[in-house]
Amino acid sequence: MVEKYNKNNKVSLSQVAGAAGVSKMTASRVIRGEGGYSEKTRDLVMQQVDRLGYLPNRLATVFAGDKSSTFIGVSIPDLGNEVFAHVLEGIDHKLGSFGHQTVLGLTQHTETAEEDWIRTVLSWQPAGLILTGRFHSPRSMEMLRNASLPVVEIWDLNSSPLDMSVGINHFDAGFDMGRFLVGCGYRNIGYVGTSHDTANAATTRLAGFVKAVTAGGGAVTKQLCLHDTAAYYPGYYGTEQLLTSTPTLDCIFFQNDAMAFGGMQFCAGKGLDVPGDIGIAGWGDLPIAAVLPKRLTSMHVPHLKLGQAAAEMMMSRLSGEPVHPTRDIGFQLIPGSTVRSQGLS
Amino acid sequence: MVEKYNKNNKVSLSQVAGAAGVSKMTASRVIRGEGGYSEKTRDLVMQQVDRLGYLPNRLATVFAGDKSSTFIGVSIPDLGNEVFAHVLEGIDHKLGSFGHQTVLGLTQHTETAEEDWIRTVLSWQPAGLILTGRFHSPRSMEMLRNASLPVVEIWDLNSSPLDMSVGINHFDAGFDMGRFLVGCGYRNIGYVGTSHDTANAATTRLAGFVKAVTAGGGAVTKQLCLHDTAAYYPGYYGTEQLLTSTPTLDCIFFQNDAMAFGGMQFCAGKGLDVPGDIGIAGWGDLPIAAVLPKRLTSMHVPHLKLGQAAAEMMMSRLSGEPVHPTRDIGFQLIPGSTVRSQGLS
DNA sequence: TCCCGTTGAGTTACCCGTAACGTTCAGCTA
DNA sequence: TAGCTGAACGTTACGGGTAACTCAACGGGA
Repeated sequence: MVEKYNKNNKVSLSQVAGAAGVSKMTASRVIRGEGGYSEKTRDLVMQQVDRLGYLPNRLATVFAGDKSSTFIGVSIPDLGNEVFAHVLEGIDHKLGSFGHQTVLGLTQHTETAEEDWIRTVLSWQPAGLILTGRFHSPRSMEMLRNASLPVVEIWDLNSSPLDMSVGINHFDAGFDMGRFLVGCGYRNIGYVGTSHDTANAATTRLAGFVKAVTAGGGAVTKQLCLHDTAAYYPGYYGTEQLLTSTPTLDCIFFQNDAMAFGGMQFCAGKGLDVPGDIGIAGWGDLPIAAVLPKRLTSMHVPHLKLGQAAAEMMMSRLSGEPVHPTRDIGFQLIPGSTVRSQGLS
Repeated sequence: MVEKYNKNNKVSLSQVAGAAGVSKMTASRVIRGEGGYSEKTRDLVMQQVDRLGYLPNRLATVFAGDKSSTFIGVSIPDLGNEVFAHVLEGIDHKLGSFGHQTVLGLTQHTETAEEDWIRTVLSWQPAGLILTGRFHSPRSMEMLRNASLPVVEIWDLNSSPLDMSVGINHFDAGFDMGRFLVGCGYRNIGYVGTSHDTANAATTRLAGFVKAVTAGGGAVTKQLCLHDTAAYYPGYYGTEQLLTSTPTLDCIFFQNDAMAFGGMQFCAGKGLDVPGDIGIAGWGDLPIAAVLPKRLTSMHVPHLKLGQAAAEMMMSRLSGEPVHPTRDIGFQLIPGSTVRSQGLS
């Protein structure tokens, strides 16, 4: 809490009322356009509003009316990952169009940072929270239950959410990719990811992936889990590590497209042909995947739509409409041309 | 404003006080750790805080103490542009470490969206605002003056800011790039950008660029201004448009690295050698620029540091420390290898 | 002319904390 | 043992706005 930069400089309702020669209540009614006043009175009040540059104090409104605010707390792991930037953009636009505001929290993929942020943001009486991921610390869970406000868990679809959830089933998405790569004839596959990404979604994905590969008679020979962000350069040096330790791999699955692109650059630098010498698959279908010389094999997830859906569920809940507590936003495999054609194995 | 999802479910200070058998004021003192109570009392109160899951209501605190909140409004043009995502990340981390919260506003590069957002966010009594860009609508300016709170304008260094400014001089940055490219022997240069990017910074950059090129005896023959986001694909098709209409260009300067990369992909697809047939220069030194097979010629701007500096200036101002109103965060030209070597012209 | 409904506008209480001030009482001094 | 002191705790008022109620004036119908 900080001393006001320039206190007493704010115009209050009673100042407006005083200047207009009416009571606070009348001024309030006029400003809210609630009716119950004459045109003459309205003009008097609005004239003073303009003259004094009155801006309503919404804190007081929330306070007075036992309402909740129009804040929606949104926790995002990090913005270095393009995926979450898009999700956040989708959320903020949709919330904005409903007159709500995003209070951001970057959690660095840690439950403790999320917990601290939840505690703080709850103390500001938000209308609801949108949280990335479905794993939260016990204390976070307790606070959320106590606060009993709408919560949307996004990204990783939670079939038994705290309140609501929207996202995709990462296990299934990983499984589909695994089955696809096995179908392309790959049997000796590597994985490069990070310990971030709200770790659990990527981990779940990997689990589904491994299951499908194994079931198809292949093996995920080597899994690399970097302590870094899921971006280009980690993809580059991760690939280097992977191929140095296990040069026999016939395919690499990356945590996302940015990393996959880094991996492709490493391969290109080493003179490895993709997909001739090694197959490459990414995840997320980021914009970059579409302008590469070869279409990157990836998994499309509608990020912007996911964010919008989360905001929509929140708004529906707040307006009292019935909301289905879970929504699967779906994914779509992009075969691309950075892996061998299916059936040519 | 929305009815509380589950009203009256919040534990208030007086409930805690009641349960602990002390007065509100005593409970308040204990919870703030302000002193003036016995250990016995403290234990009694804290026990009830834990039992009831009390969370202080900061709205009431702000209200009672005539303080401002710990909200900092942050307006960002869009998050599709990686640059601003990084800036935002820098801001939010730094603010968070000072116990402040980011209230996000995505303005879509329009002054009206910014104005609406300012009006709304001011009504929540923020402690300060961080705005991208130095151009604001007249009404925005008026509101900001009336509110008399700390404002940091970022990105485009404003030598006579509303209050404070941190960023770089885009004209100079553009000029340096222009001089560099002319020095490499390029005389017939094209530009691909968008009408976004808080339009004015990119425009200013371009102006400096054109000036340097012209001064060096070259010409910026064709300027393309797309109505799209400054991303890969617009860079790709923008280059296509540019080279179709003006195939004689010897170099292209892009609004940012993402667009430059799209342009390089187009050239690669057309069998144009970079820099043999055409030079390519980007802007921003985004992570991707470092993993390309050829180091992209670019201009490094410390985005994360810029965000952090903005947050730091805000915090200093709020704690009453003297703050220099402007801060040039600097830039650095990355020669790269997507242009001919200097002097070999 | 009287009564009553309608409209416009004022009054009061309250939301949840905190600042400022008031009260109580244990413990010490003279 | 009266008198004083200061720690511990209580009481009151307040901030900006709104809900709910009250009140006054006015106009129309019987």
